[in-house]
Amino acid sequence: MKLNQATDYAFRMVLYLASMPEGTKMTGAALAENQHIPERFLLKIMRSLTAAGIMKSYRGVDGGFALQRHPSEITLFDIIEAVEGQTELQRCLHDMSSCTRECGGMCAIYGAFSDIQHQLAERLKAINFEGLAEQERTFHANK
Amino acid sequence: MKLNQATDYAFRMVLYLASMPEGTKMTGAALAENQHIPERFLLKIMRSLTAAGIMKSYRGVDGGFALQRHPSEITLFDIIEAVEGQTELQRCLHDMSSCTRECGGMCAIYGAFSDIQHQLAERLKAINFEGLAEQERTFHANK
DNA sequence: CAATAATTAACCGAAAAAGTATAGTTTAAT
DNA sequence: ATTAAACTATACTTTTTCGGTTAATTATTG
Repeated sequence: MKLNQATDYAFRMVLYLASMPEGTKMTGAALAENQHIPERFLLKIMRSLTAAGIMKSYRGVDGGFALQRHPSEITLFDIIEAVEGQTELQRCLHDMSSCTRECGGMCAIYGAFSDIQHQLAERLKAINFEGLAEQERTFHANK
Repeated sequence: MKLNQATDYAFRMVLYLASMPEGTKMTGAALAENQHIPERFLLKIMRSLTAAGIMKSYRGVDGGFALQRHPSEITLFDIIEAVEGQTELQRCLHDMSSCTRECGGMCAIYGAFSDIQHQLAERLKAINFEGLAEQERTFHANK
């Protein structure tokens, strides 16, 4: 039931840029070093984030990455969806045919997880990176 | 972020016994056939459930498995914990040293997931198998 | 003792996760 | 135009987890 490592890296990447002045652009290498993420792997994750419209990439000399949207418009849910493809806990919520229990969807477990899943998604959508960056600042102020 | 197959099988196994008259005892083979679960794999999952005090096992002739507690005392959370060991979404919630972002726990992401995790756990603990079995019955009544 | 059924521990193949490599493209600056 | 700095695309390798199986063992009933 864990998120992958790539997703956690993506959280950090976005959080860091969200903590910088708006529009800050950084190279993959710099961000990787700063956040202790393997550089090539970071680049790979970046592709998912740019494809999802979360990051913007600049090629060539003086290229790098910047946030494509305002941090307040990027949620935890967005990142998970971009990196993992979907956010479901139970496989049958995502793909009914994955279940071998021939119940035709008349399943109390399915029902329970539909609810839980929905609430979880709402919670994840309620948390955006403007808020997270703000919190991060207060941590650093108290250090 | 998915639960694994074993956990889903465990849900079914417990739900089925919870739907039967209290104290019903069944062999692994019978339960496996009934719920379309590979038999040997079911047996393996059963060990986690018995170790967790959810199932009771009887060896030898006329042996089998039965629920060890009343269905109302078995929750979704219990099953996940028994089969997967822990229910955390973020690895750092379970093992702080798993994070390479040297922030000493002063992390907005960590904070956000602590909350979400806690709420998720509460939701999972709120759903027990007496209720699920009840729901299952109404499905069958309407069929 | 014989038959039955769970237990234990080891094992295995496949798939997914995590990370790396290589060969391009694009771009700014010289 | 060249060059060097950066991302892109694809493909590859390695490690871990998942899903499941085997085989020998132990416990129970009759």
